[in-house]
Amino acid sequence: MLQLNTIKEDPQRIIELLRIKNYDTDALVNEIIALDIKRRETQKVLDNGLAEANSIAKEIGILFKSGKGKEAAVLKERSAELKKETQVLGADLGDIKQKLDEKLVLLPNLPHPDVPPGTNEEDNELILLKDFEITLHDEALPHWELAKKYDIIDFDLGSKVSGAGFPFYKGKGAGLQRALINFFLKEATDAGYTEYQTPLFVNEDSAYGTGQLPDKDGQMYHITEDNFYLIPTAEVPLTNIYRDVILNHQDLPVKNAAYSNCFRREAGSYGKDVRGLNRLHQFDKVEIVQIVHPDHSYEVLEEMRDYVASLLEKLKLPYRIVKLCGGDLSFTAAMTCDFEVFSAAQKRWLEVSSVSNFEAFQSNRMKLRFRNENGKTQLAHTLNGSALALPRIVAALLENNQQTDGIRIPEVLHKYSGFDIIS
RNA sequence: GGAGAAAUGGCAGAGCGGUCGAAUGCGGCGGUCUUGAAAACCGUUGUCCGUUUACGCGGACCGGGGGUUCGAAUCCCUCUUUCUCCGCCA
Repeated sequence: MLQLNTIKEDPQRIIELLRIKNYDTDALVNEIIALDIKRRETQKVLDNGLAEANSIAKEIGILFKSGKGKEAAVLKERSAELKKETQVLGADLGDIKQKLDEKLVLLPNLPHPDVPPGTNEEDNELILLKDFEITLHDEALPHWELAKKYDIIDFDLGSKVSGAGFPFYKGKGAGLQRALINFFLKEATDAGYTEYQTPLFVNEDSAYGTGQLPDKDGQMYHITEDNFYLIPTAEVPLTNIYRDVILNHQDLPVKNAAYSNCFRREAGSYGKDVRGLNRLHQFDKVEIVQIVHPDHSYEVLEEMRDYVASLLEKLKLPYRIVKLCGGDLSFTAAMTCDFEVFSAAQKRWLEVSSVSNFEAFQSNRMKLRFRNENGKTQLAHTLNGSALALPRIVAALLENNQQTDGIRIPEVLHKYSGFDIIS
C-alpha cells in the first residue's frame, strides 16, 4: 500500500509511474485524494464535538460533587445533543476511512526508476547469462518421460489421488526433493538466515499484509469454513511475523528463511506450460525474506540476487537473470529480478526464482516499522526471493544431467541425497 | 468437544464508573557522582490521527467489535486468544 502522503505530494507523478506498470489509476488516485480531504474535514468536526463532550462530562462530575444537580441537568441536555452528533460523525468517519482503505489497497506499488520500460516479458532486461556446456545424447527425454522411465515421479497417481498438478515423488525422486530442500536450507542458514517452519494456512489479515489480497484472490486456495488461505509461498507467514511490530534499528536486517509447501490454484493455465513439473498446484520451495533499513534495500536486493545465483552455480545449471520491465512487474514489487534455468530437453527457460524489493509497500499494509537512529518510527523495507523453487530445478536437473546410464546428481547434493545417480 | 479463570504500557503488576494515558517495580534513555565501571541519587520513557513554521493544542487507543451512562480500563453482550481441569488424539 502506498503512503497517503506520497500520493498527496504529487498525484500526477503517481499516475504516470503506474502507467509504466500498465495501470490506469487516474480515477482511483483522484478518488483517494477526495476521500482524504473528506476524511480530514469530518475528523476535525468530530474531534471538536468530542472535545466539548469531554469537558462537559468533567463539569458535570464537578457539579454533582458540589451538589448542584440542577445545573448539571442543563449540561446533560447539551451532552445528549453532542452525543447524537458525534455518533453520526463517527459513523461517517468510519465509512470514509473504510472506503479510503478499500481504494488504497487497489493501488499497486510504484516501479523503481531503474525498472526498464516495457509491456511484457519480451521487454525484460537480460542482466546475466550463465551458460554451461550441455550435450544431450540422441535419446534424450523431457523430464516427464524421465520421471516415468526411472519411476521417480508419478503424475498419474497424483491425478488419481488428488488431481492434476499434485504429483507423487517416489524413491530417488523423493530423495532428490529432500536433498534439495536440505541443501537450500543449509546454504541459507550458512548465509545468515534464520530458519523457520511456518504455518501453511494463514488468516485473511496475513494475506492482505503481504498483498496477496485483494489482488490475487482466486489464485489462493481458500478454506471458507474457517476462513484460512493456503499459502502460495512462505513469504506470507514469514513476513507477517512482523505485522504490527516496531523493531529497533539494531535489529535490522532481519534475515529469515523457510522451507514450505506452496499451493497455487493456477486457474486458467493450459498446454505445454503446465506439462510435467512446469506448473503445479502444490510444490516445494525455500524462501528467503529480509527486512531492512530503507537506505540499504537495493544493496540487499543485489546481495540476495548474488546469493540465489550462487545456488545455481553450485548446482551447475545454466541460468539467466532478467530484470522485469514495468509491465511484467507484480502488483506489490518495486523491482524484481527473475532467475530462469535452461531445461535442455524441452529447450525452454524455466523461472525458478523471483527476487523482489517491495520497499515500504508491504510494510505500510502491515504496519511493519522500526525505530530509527533518531528514535522516530519509520516503515521498513521488505524483500524476498525464492531460494529456490524445487519443481523446475528438478526438471532441469533431470533433463540436463541425463546420460545413457542414468541421471547424474550434482556433486553438492551427494551428501544430502546419499546417491549420485538415478538409474 | 465439555467446565472454569484470565487478557492493562518493552516486561512484571495496581487500578471505588468522574483530572486514568493509566500507580508501583524492572528494563531503556539522559544526567550527577567516579580515573573508568558498578552502586546510589535526579530526570525521562507508548502508538496513531488532526491542527500548528514551531513551542504546543485537540482527538482516539487498557485483546477485537458492539452496548449502558452526562461520563467506562472499570458495568453488560459478543468474538478472539491464553491458562487450568475433564474427554479425545499423531
